[in-house]
Amino acid sequence: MIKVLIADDQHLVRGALAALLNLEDDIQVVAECADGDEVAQALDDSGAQVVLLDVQMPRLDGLRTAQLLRDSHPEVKILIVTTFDRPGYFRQAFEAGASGFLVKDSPPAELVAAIRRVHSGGKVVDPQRAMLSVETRSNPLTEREREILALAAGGGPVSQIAASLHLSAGTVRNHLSNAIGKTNTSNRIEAARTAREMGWI
Amino acid sequence: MIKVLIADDQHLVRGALAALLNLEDDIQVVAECADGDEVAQALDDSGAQVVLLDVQMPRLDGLRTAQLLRDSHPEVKILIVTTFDRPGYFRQAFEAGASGFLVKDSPPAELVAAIRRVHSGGKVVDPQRAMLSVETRSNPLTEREREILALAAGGGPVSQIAASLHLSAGTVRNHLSNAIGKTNTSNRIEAARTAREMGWI
DNA sequence: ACTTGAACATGACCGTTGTCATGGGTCGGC
DNA sequence: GCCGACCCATGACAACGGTCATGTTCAAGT
Repeated sequence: MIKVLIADDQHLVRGALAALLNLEDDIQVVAECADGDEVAQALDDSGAQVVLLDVQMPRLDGLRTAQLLRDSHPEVKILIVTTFDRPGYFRQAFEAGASGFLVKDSPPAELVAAIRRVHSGGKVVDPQRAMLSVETRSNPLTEREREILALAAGGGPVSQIAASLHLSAGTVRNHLSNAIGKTNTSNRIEAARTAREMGWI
Repeated sequence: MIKVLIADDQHLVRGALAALLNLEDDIQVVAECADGDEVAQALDDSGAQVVLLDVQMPRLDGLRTAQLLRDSHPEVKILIVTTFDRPGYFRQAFEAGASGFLVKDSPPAELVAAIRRVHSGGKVVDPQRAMLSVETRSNPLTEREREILALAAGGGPVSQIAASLHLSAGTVRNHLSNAIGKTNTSNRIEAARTAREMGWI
C-alpha cells in the first residue's frame, strides 16, 4: 500500500484527487494540506511515502516546499503538479529534488502511474514537457540583465533600481532594453514575466 | 439518480471530480468535456440534468457556455465553478442563467450539496461570496471610460484607440487617467484588469 | 431663468521609458 | 603583442504616458 500526501490550496481539487486515488487498491491518501508549511508536520503524523505538491500555494509554494523536504525528509518521494507548464517550473522542480513533474492537463491514469513509478524509485517526466524543455534555448541573458530584470519585476521605477545597484539610470535602461529585445517583448514587465516563465531568472 | 456533466479543461481535475461525485449513491457522472463548445452535443448524448462549468476554458469559457445553454437547453441546471472568485464572474454567472456559483476553495461536501439543491430547483450561493458581492460598489465608471478601458485592455497604443473612436489622443489619456484613479491603480493595464475583475466592463 | 454639477473633450506640461551611439574594460585567439 | 568579440557603463534623444487646468454641453434642481 502506497501512502500519499496531497498538498493543494484548493479544497475541492484536493478532495477530488483524494477520491480519485483512493479508488486504486494499492494507493491510500493519508493526509491533505492546504499549504506547504503544513506538509512537514503532516508527514511526521501520517508517515506518507509520496508527496503530491501543487506549485501554486499561498504561503509556501510547492517548489520551495520540495527544497525543504529534500533536507528534512530525504526518504520521501516528491511529485510536483502544476496548472501552468512553464519551463522554469520544470527546471526548478528537479533542482529542488523532485522525482516527478506532472501537468494538471494529464489524464488521471498518468497520475496514478506516476505515483507508482516514483514510489518504486523511478523518475517521471511528462514526455511532452521534456521535448519542450529541450528546445527551450539556454539562458541568453547576461548576469547584469538577469539581475536588473529581477528587480524590475517588482515594478519599481528605474531610478530606484539604479540606486540600489549604484548605477546610472541610463545604464539600467540600457540593460532593460537589451533584455526586452532578447525576450521579444515590448516593455520591462512583459520581459520580466516571460523570462521568469522561461526559467531564465 | 442525478446525472451530471463535467466541463473543465484540466483533464486531471475533471477525472478527480468525477471520482469524487461517483462516490455518492444518488449522483452519477455521465459525461466529461474539455471545452464549452463540446457541452451541447454531450448533453444531447448523455441526457445529463446538471452541468458543472469551469469558468476558465480555452475556446468557449464557462460563462458564455451558460448563456448558450440557457437558450438551447433551458431545462438543464447550471452550476458555475471557478478558481478565482472575481466579483465579475459572480454577477455574470447569474446573468447567464446559472443556478449556482461555487469557488474551488469550497469543501467537497459543499459541491455535492450544491448539486442536489440545484437539481431540485434551488439556487446556490456561496454565503461568503454573497457578502463580498454586496459590498462591492456598483460601477463607478462612466460610459466613455468603460469603452476606452475595454480597448486599452488590448494593449494597443493610445493613438490607435483614439483613432478608432475619432477622438484626440489627449482625450483618451484623460479618460484613462480618470479610470486609473477610480480603480486605485497606477497604469491603464492594471486599471483594465481590475475593472474586469470587478465586473465593471 | 439661473445655478449647479457631471460627463466629455482638448492641449499643455513633465516625468518616465526605450533606443541609439559611444567609449572603456576583459578575455581568448591569431 | 595585437585584434576582435563581448559585456558593461553612460549620456543624448525622441516618444509615450499620466496629470492638470480649461472649456463646452447638457440635465437636474432651485
